[in-house]
Amino acid sequence: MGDLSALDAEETAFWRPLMRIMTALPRALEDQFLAETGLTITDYGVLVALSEAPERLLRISGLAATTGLSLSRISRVVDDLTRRGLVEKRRCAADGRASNAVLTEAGLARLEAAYPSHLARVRASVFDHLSAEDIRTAGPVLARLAVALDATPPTDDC
Amino acid sequence: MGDLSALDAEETAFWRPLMRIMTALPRALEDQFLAETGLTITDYGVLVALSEAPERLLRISGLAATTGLSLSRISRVVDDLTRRGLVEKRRCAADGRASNAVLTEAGLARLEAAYPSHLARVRASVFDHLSAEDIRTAGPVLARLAVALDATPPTDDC
DNA sequence: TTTTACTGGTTGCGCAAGCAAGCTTTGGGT
DNA sequence: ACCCAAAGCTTGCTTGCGCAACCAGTAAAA
Repeated sequence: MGDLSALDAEETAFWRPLMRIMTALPRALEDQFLAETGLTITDYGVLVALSEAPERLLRISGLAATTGLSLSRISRVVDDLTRRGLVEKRRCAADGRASNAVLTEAGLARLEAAYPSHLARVRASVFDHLSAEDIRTAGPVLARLAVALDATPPTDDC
Repeated sequence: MGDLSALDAEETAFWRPLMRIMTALPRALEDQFLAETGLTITDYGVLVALSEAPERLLRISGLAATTGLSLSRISRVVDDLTRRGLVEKRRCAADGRASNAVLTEAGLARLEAAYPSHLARVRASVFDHLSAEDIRTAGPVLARLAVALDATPPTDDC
């Protein structure tokens, strides 16, 4: 399970800001963006994931994996986006259990329309406060952490 | 409002992992910790904040500020912790509107009991995957970002 | 072929969190 | 002395989210 000694000064100086970012960033991003575009950050993430997929099509479970959300959440978000005409849900021909979500033209248009607003929020919240050097040095560290978190779920306990 | 050009490769390589961390880390931390200690990460944060305050006492609004949570959330969390005997709420003598939350002995004991579990989760989720070098280089960047996020709330729009 | 186990998704439910509107106490004006 | 604005919470309501239980289709065993 690793080392159980207390966090040292540098670890603390990494951990506390990270915690703070985790609570503060979502709020900083969400509100204005929703007001400006009618899309949740989550909605946006789903649309992005679809837009980048071949055929703009992805399995529901694939969406869950690429966005990092739970299956149940994705299921509901996709339902909602379907109701709003931004994605379409097609039962998979090859496997009757599975569904694919497809980005509609309206969805793509909406995504493109939202992009500037998203960009503005991200720059205002994050990149306007960091130097190129910051981004270059911290990026890989964040990437390692993200990969580890994705890989961890299979119980690491007992 | 800053630069509105699209994110470049390095910015993207910073941003996507960060998003991922924000969604995945809370879950990685929360569940086991709650099961092991009966405390939410939020509860824990409140207890920590109190334990570090002089007299182990903090205004409700001070707690909101130091934890980064909304006033309404803190209000309810403190109520809950009070009901559980881990903190005590005292109306402030000097100002009848204000309340102070004080960490009780039981609360301190609970906090100390929870510490090893918290430590284990944090190490397993985060530090076990990073080198000392990672932590040293990325820490300050995260700190800058956290500070900026705290400072931003006063409308940055229009 | 029928039963059994598994996989992919959906739904019921509960919890965390925030916003907005409320209440109470303060601290000025007048 | 009185009113009025603001400070400091609190409470009602809505929303995002995940888990656990569930249903439907598939694949494997008997």
